[in-house]
Amino acid sequence: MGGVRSGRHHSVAASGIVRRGERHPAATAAVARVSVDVPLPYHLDFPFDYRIPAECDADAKPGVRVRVRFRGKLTDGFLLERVEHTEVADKIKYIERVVSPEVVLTPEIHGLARAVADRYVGSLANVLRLAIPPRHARAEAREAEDPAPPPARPEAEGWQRYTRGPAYLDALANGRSANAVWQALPGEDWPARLAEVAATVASTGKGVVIVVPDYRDVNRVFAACTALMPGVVALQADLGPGERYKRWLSILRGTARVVVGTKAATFAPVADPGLLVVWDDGDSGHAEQLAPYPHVRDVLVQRAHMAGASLLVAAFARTAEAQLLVDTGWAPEIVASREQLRAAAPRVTAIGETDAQLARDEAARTARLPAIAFEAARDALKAGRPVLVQVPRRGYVPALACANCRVRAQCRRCAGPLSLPGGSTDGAPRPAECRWCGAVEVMFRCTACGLTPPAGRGRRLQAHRRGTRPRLPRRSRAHLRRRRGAGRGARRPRPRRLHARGRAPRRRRLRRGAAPRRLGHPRPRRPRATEEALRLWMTAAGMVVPGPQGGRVIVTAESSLPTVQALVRWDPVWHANLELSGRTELGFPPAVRMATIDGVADAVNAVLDELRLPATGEILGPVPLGEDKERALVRTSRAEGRALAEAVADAVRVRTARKDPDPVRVRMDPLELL
DNA sequence: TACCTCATCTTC
DNA sequence: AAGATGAGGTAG
Repeated sequence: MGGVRSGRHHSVAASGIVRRGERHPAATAAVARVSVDVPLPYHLDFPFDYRIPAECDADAKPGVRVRVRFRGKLTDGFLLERVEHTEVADKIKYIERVVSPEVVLTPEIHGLARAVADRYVGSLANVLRLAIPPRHARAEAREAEDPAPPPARPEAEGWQRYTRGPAYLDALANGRSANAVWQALPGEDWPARLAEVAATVASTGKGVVIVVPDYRDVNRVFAACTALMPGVVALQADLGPGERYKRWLSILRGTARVVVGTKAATFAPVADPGLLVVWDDGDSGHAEQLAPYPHVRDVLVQRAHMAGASLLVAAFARTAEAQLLVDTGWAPEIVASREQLRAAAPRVTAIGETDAQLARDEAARTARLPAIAFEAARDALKAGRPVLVQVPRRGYVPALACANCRVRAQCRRCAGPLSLPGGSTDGAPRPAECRWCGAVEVMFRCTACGLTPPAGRGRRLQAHRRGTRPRLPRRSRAHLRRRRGAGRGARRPRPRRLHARGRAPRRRRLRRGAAPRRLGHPRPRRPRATEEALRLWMTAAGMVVPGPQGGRVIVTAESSLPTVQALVRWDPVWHANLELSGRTELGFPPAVRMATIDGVADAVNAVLDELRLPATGEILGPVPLGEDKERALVRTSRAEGRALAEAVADAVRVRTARKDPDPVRVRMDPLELL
């Protein structure tokens, strides 16, 4: 037994500086609370106490990286705070060393990371990993440069086209907090506008963070910003570790005051942040792929709130989430007047399946670029104007449904949607494929009704209209079949209606009372499909020169679809309202706060049994997720969102502390619910 | 009695 | 999660 412990002395001898037995604690506040950087089970997400040796006293400031022995192994960690006393005096160990005196975790980012971890039911260590890049010693050794002087307040003529634009800039120039949701006019030079806003705030001596979806946007906004002021830094994911850390340090050390970057920049430690910007918040690039999957917009909302900074949510289109910020009074909107819009909007033509031109044009059905669009493109090229062609994804076909009960057909491996690779729902028998994982399904068996529908004449699988009820009244089903027959073989463009026929499912009233009742199975939906389509269209059409002499936009989609109307009329606000009321009706985020809990049936049910939900809490499901996994949805009102996160966290903690075997995965307000 | 396996417990 | 400890079985 004693022999195992002797391993300690070996490592001390190896470090060769001070014999551990001779260490003594710092004179004051000798207890460090440390967040260790190891993947820990959820119930261990709290700081561990370490003794600070006297020789580390000066360097051991809150926010520095430290090296500690945890579970017998050397690991990295962040020193969160120093205190006098510890509750675990019998087990406490000494900090091995302070990695460097650089304070990399500022109080602001620490608080933000804690809040994000709580909101998304994740561990602090996981969030810190997103917030603070890995250390690069050479970059750290370089001397800090002097901070750039604040620029002069820039001219911002471009903002006069928007009704509250000038007032907004005045507010920022006077250092007032001013949140806003801004819809850029089509053709807007939005990087220049964002640069003007950033320089206005920088002129007051405050810091700015601008988060954009990808590196191309980083480059554009960076160029626009550097044209107006010094002290701008770009942070992309594709920088090497050394360069990345160097730039990040220039922000930390106050050399740079304006940060332009992709989602990693959300946590950039700018000194005294005055303005936080997210461009095109509907772009899926803003959703973090790593646990606990925070979303840039939501993190910036939180950060603005905590830091007293202003938030700007900007895009051509508008998301339901941004609409909610407007509706709740959190952020006033900045939009152009109708006249300004008329002058700026490009000519948009919609050609649907039922449009005469396309219906007659057999080739246009199969080609991905219909003839009329082709002609427009040829004319434009002849006139020396650029052409952008955006086409539906290659091989795009509707998802499939069980021919018996019409529930969406799921991949048995990953629960993704099944579709036919060839592009038609009849014709040569080709096996269905999963659109997510690519698995081939030869013997479809329905997850809902359990039947393998008869092969041969009756198809087992048929085109699925998203949002249709599992069982429709006979008349509706007959109607659907006719419609399917008519549209057979046609390639459907991206915008799809949420409800094919009939009334939208009524929103269930959020329950009041104690024990949550389990409701029926939630049906798979993609509430963001139309929003995503409009966003892509508007972002593309936003590049088109307006006016009669300008460019043309051809959309090969049914002109009666609300999404298409929103594009033709260029009315993102109307569409966002529509989208938000749809989600409100369904009881989906952002109208409510929702958590998904995935795992094997027993595990999911164990967590659900442990859940102590607040008054508005509801449990939906669980539903099968393929591979003997299940998913439950849990929702509460937005007001009780924090309580929901706490309740889920408690339930998961109980489970991991008990060492129950099967893991569960929790996601808060996921982008795609199925 | 030396040496396995499996379950349970702790992590500052 | 993963290493440490302990109970209990078993080959020899």
